[in-house]
Amino acid sequence: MLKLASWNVNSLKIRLDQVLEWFDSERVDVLAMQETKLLDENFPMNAFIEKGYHVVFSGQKTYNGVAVISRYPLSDVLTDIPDFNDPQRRILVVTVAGIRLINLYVPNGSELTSDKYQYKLNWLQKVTTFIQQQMSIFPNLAVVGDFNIAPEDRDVHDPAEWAGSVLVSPAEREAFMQLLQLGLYDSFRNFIQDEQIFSWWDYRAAAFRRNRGLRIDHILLSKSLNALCRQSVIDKEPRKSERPSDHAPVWVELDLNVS
DNA sequence: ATGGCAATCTCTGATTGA
Repeated sequence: MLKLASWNVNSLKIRLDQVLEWFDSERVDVLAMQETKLLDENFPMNAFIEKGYHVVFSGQKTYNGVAVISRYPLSDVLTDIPDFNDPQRRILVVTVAGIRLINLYVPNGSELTSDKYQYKLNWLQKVTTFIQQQMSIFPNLAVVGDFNIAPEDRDVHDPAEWAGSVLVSPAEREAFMQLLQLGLYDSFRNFIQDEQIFSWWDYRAAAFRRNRGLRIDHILLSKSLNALCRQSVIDKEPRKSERPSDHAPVWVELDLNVS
């Protein structure tokens, strides 16, 4: 079994000890992180290397930043969408354990009238083309990360309250559907899940305690990998800890033998 | 309708997130 996870850590500097503790105690094999918010020169690579883990990262100051840590070697790294000039560090692509892993921190979009929303839609279009190209090369492919899209109303605690906002707009949901139409599967929906399961809760207004959340962190799997998916889980426990990230980690278990 | 909380770099308040 291979346990593959994704977590928006909202500053790896603040969350380093929590990440290490969770990675170890949950016996995660591969963890894709978003919002590390660290320049590469400040990335705490020794904290992972001294434990024997493999690590790659693509960071920037204050905002964004993505990384992957793994018990297995990481190779064939990409840090940009080809033919798309973007200074923001939002994608990290690696090959690990025979899987092409695409780690995304999709832009938030701010609000529907914002330039950032247009940037988000354009970014999604560019990354979709890239993923399509990667899928033609790598049958075992996973697209994971903070998508900043709640795909359906059941992924939103109060759809009426959220109507007209980013994360739930028709254009964003259409972009998400286009990823599925490439032949990717939303692994969470492979299984019967409880209702009102989310991966993000606002820090404000006791949103976590009231379970006022959204499911915006996803693990999408190609058909051959999805056939090996035995579990897809959102782990709320780290969100309960002191000084938590506002996102919960998500993980899948894949019935793969890795040497 | 608004603000609420957290992280960052410091323009010690403004900006961003979702």
